[in-house]
Amino acid sequence: MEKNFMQKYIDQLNEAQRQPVLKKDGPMIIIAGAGSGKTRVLTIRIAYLMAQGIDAFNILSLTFTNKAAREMKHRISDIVGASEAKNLWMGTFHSIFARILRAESDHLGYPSNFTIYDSQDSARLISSIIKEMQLDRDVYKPKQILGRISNYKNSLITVKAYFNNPELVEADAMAKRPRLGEIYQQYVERCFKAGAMDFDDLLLKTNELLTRFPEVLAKYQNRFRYILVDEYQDTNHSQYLIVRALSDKFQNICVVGDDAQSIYAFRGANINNILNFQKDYEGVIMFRLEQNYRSTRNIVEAANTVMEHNKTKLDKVVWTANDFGSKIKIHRSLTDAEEGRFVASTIFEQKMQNQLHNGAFAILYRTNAQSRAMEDALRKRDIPYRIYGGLSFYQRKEIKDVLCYLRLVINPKDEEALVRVINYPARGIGDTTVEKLTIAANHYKRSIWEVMVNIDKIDLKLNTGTKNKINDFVTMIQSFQVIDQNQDAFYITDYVTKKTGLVQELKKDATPEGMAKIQNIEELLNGLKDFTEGQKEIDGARGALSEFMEDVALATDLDKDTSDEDRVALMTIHLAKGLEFPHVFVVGMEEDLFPSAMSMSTRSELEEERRLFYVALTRAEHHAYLTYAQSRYRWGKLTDSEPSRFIEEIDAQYLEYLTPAETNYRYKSPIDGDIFGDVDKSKLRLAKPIGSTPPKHVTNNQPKPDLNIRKLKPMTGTNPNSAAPNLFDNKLTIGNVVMHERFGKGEVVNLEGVGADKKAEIKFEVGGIKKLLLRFAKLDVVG
DNA sequence: GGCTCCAGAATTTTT
DNA sequence: TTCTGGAGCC
Repeated sequence: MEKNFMQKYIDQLNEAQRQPVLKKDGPMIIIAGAGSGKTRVLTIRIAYLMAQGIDAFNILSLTFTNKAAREMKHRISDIVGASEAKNLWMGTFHSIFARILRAESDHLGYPSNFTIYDSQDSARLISSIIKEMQLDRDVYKPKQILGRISNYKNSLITVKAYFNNPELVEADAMAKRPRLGEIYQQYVERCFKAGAMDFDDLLLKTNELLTRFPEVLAKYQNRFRYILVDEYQDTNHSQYLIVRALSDKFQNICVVGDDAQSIYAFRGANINNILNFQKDYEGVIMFRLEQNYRSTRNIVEAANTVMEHNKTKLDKVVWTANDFGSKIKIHRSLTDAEEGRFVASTIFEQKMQNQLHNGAFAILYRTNAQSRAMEDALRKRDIPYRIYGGLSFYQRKEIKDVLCYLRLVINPKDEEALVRVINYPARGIGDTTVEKLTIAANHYKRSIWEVMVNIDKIDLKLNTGTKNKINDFVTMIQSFQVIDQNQDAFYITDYVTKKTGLVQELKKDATPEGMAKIQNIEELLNGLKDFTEGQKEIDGARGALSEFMEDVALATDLDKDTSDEDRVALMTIHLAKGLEFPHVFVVGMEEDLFPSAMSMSTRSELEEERRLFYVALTRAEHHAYLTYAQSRYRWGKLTDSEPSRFIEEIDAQYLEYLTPAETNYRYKSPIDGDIFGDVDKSKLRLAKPIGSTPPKHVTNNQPKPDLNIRKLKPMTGTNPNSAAPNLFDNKLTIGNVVMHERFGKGEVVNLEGVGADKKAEIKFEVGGIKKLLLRFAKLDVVG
């Protein structure tokens, strides 16, 4: 391969993109704005490294999703050829280091075939530990506990470190969870005993491996002479340390990221990793990619105005030479169902008018629960769609059941897999027996499997029938293991689904859902067939089950190849990061939903929500729609909602209001109230046609809400802002009788302040005089 | 031990 | 609205 060969690719780059490609050695950071062609820079940079004689084997490239890795590898293959590209180490942190951990597992006392617990497994294990410790599930909520443990692990706080840190212990005690440390300890022990690592362990144990064994560190430092990290803004502390350690010797580290797209702080991503990169290495060169090739000028500039509301950010001006394009369209509807209908019919019309395909559209939302209304509407219009994320294919019950049998074949100590399938399909080993086995296992500090194998030698007060059933189960799994020695992944899986009775069990269920489950299992088998055949073409692989099981836990729906399908994409904004679509709908643009009520108690949380909105907006190439509903079903109940503050944070010149002016009610009308049986509230709340002008939060003649005040908004009470503007307008006067949700009836005795700071002193019948900020207080005038 | 029914919770985001 | 876990009955 000649260097000149690369020239045509390098010529395709603009000056800003070319510089980081041509810089071969040393630490460097590329700040890449949305749509600025960073993937292109990364791929060409890697290809160019190889063209300069760097062995693919010495290049490590870490991406955020497996899909991104695969696509990049593809593109590099196209440049340098598949045989050159195949030795590249390219993948997510989790998958790359899982691979390394398998190779080095003996250092840490793990089997090389360790299981990777997904979050479902982890949560179930935590849950059973809490139960065994007889703790109150309302205080020790499994998911919350898991979240804390995850945070500890990502900060490299091991159980030992936890107990050595009085502050942490005390903090949990203060939070009324004094036994959190014990749960943590139990959890870690049980995982280890089961030969299992959870997601966070993959990073934590890698750190342990690299710190405790200098020779291992040296080995990988020498191997990975060139390291590239994509989406660096989303790395957590644990990942940061791995990258630091590995790049320490050669310092050929290239990180790419965009602080404006940092959206994973909630799971430990540390934005400071990117902000402080220049302090971490000597002689860092910084490159900026600021020209956006993706979106229209209108979208790029609108997104910029959103980001101006954030304090924490790097200086960067994203610009584009593209056409202005059309304005961002805002649509308001009465309910979430109507919102769905609007989206579906707009897609329908656009397709007709402009000969577009389904794949040109994406519907993005804040929470997975929002997909339902969209699905219903799309189905009614016969528009094919595909939902990404949510419950992934591999997490569906019927698939997970099959996988758990397979996990047992690979690693029978895997406790979560064992308890899941030991009695499914029912074979007479019930809860009582499992409980006895668990107690014995904990007592002997062994796995349940080991207890079962030795069931005839231990007296567990089990009757002979039960013992036989246990022996049958053990024999069955062992027979699978024998077959696995000689057969490929497809064969053994097919065999397992039949022998265990799983398929027969599902066939009992003739409902459409039951049929769908069988189809899913068939889909799994088809996938395995492809996998097995693909593997057999690789040197040294025989398509064995263990090869397949290596990283199924890390596979997500995004990884599935769906290039042959033409469907509208539905996904959360988080999942959409890195993707682009010609037409994007961001739905549910409502306060408490987006920004989420869970994420606006601090400035930094709110700023992360805002970055998330920035990500959403910048996915769009040509058209962006922002829609919101005035009421929506949440938890099965109809809830009122307010337009998201993010809409008004976009400079109004970039927006176009679609909703007809004469029905432009900012608040729910009494008629709606009747429909929804919500008469009381709606009668008290003033229905107010805005008239032919756009809603006032757009015209900018109102004082801009002060975020510092607004972020203090109490979490309780609905629509804290809704009554306030009305009260300003209607000049709430002294002597008015008002209703407050919590304090009840009261009389206004004094007023002070203006605009957003306007306060009312109210004498309540119960509770006395209180001074309330009108923008917060949910007050209804009753007299 | 296994099955059915009912009450109560759940919804923030993911490798 | 949908899912889960527990209670109670067979």
